[in-house]
Amino acid sequence: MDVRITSEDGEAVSLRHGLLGLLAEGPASGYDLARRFEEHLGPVWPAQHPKIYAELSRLSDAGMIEVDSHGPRGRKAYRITDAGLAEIRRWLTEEKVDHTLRIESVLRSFFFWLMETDDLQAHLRREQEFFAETAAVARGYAAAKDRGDFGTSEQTRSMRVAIEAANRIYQALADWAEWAQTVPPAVPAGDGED
Amino acid sequence: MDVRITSEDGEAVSLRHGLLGLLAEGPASGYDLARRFEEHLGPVWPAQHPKIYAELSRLSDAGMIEVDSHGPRGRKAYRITDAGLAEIRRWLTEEKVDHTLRIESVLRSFFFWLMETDDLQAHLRREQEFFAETAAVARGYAAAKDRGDFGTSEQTRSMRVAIEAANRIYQALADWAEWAQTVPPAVPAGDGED
DNA sequence: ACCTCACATGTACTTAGGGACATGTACCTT
DNA sequence: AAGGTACATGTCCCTAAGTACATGTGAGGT
Repeated sequence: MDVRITSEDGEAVSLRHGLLGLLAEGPASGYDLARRFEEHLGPVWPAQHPKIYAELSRLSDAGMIEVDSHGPRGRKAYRITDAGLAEIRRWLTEEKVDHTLRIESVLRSFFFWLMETDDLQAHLRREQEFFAETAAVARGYAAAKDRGDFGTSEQTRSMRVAIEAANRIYQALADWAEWAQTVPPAVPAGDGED
Repeated sequence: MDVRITSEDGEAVSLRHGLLGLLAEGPASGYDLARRFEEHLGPVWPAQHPKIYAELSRLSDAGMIEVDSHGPRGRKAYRITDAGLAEIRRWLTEEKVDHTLRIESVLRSFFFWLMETDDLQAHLRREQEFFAETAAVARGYAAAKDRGDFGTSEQTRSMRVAIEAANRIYQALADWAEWAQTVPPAVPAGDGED
């Protein structure tokens, strides 16, 4: 009897493990999890509520989680089981990391040569602004954590590490967008800088 | 008659535009495009050949591309049409950027508190090594470009910008993984650093 | 009493993504 | 002449993701 819930062979499927990980902190409903995904994991791992409810059913069927309590408006809180805890730990330590990135901003940059100079500069300014703002939000979270606003539990220490990643990535992208604005658009003659 | 090929409303679907962008540089076959995705766009936008061939059919049906030539082993090279060029330009300037990231390494970091200290340190060392190596590869490409190995066309200038993004992102992730190793695992008593 | 909003869960449908499978050809080496 | 490798294109099928739609409840304000 194989209780592993990775599709067929040993591949990733991280939403599933994201849910397990969040439930490892304590019981929560689909609604709670959808909000936590949106608020905290959203920037690095998007998930919509239909997918979350569907995954919760699957995890429940697989015995990884079970209903912990029924609340007010049909609310169903799930609790992680020992099997679920073992699975998230197995995933974290044994399953190899999928390093695939998927960054539309960078994909677009391959095709900047197709854009008018003015449009491109405007685009890069908007990008820089967006990334800088997002980095600032991350720094705000980091500062709040360092002030102790979220307590000092192990979970929030991990959260601090994740926030640091968001901060560094968005800052890197903001700096990149700024730098890109200084790259001259094209060399008119054989004579340019460099 | 609506020639726009975004699914229903005005949303992203970037593989399609990635193909259009590559074809804007000149005719290429599905096989060529699959390799270029793998080699160049792979790190920021993965695509497998079945998806590419399927998209080429759709783009062809939509009049965005057309068969340019037939080659040796059933090879079919496609050429971008004026409509296709207009579409990629429209996408670049009018369509708003999807800033969704999807970084499993960072998702995992939310759950580091579930890992044994030794496993976590080993994991972070591997992550640091991977990101540092990938950043080094990007730097190598950047240096080759700056030496003029790829010529000085507008396309390669855009490529240089994209490479710079890869370099900065991977370096940020490498630095992050290194930094994370210095974060003390847990506070045993109420007395720690911070 | 009514209204509105946040809470709460789900179904249905469509597209995107990715692995496995299938097929065949030109070229190059031995 | 045979065999291997890179070239080249595709189908099939299942899973993941994402949008729209549908439904209902409890709490708080007016």
